[in-house]
Amino acid sequence: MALNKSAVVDTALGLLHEAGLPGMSMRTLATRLNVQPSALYWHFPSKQALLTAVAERVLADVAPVEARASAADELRGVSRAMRIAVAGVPDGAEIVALGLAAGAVNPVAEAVGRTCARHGGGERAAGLTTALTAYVLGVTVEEQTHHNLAAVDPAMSRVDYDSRFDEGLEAMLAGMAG
Amino acid sequence: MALNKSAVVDTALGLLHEAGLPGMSMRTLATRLNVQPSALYWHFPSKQALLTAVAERVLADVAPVEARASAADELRGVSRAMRIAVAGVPDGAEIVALGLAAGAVNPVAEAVGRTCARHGGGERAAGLTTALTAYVLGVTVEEQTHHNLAAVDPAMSRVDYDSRFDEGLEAMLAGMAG
DNA sequence: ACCTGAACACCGTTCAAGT
DNA sequence: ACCTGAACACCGTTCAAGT
Repeated sequence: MALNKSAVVDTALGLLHEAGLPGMSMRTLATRLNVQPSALYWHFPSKQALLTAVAERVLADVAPVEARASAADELRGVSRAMRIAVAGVPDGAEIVALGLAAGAVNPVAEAVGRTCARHGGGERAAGLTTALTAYVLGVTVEEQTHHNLAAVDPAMSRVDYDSRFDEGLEAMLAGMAG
Repeated sequence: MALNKSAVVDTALGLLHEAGLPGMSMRTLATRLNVQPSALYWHFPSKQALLTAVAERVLADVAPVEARASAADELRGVSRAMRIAVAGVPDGAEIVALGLAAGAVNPVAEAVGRTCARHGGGERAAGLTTALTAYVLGVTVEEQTHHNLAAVDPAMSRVDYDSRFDEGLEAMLAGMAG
């Protein structure tokens, strides 16, 4: 049966979970799909386009956030939902950063928009979206880079990025939702 | 005369300004230094170690922030100083993110520490440092990725990251310094 | 101590040609 | 429409050998 974009993205995600971005070359991907590397270029114009499609799949997994009593609670919810989706796939932060730069729709933007509509302050939605998105990706890029380095050099000090993430998030939310 | 680390880092920065990270291969670097690629491995164990040294040089250029009347003013100052240093070199955000993950000292941490000492709230220094650092790198990684994509595909929409950065920063600072 | 020369094991991408 | 085969132009890294 013929290949299609969605099957390629599926296999790419599988490869990412097994070996991260360095293990996901066009060649390993083609091998896994029982196809020549050049076949992939009929479905995607470049590896970067393929990665953007992967990013969109990851972003589609960001859980929607239910309405809550305070704006801060909702903003904390979106941020954590995005972090969970992005941190769940190896090198996911780098891939999603690429996808957003390429123009993928940011689910945080819509969620923040709804929160501002519910709790007022709609004129701050853009700034809040930028702040939360960049924060989540910034922390998670560093975490996954650190993870990759530690895999090669076991002497590296470990860092608890989950609590670091929460600590930084609370510092941000302290006044944001006012 | 013999090569040394600092000359290699100088040349690497020059190459970055000319062609970004994709243009800075160990081979182009060696050619520019009139040396064989393998010669670089006497001075640095890997390209990643070299990039960490580049990151440290970039971070050393973060301008120190003078004392100001409010904590918010000082935090805005450090954030902007870091952004200027990092955005000043092509792909600088990605390189600095790698450097920090590898354990480079973060100048934001010291500056935030001094701000907290002056204006009180020392127990929040860690969260503030995480938030501001991840934010600056998150926005700037996206900006530089976007810039690289737009260079290849001129049809891409342009984004004003300077004002986006300021907008997000104000959203963060709104309550942080309270 | 510092570097060369040559190789190893890879990459992304293109493109004529096949079916 | 969808894919193969073969090539092009690169990578980072290693290591014996030179000086």
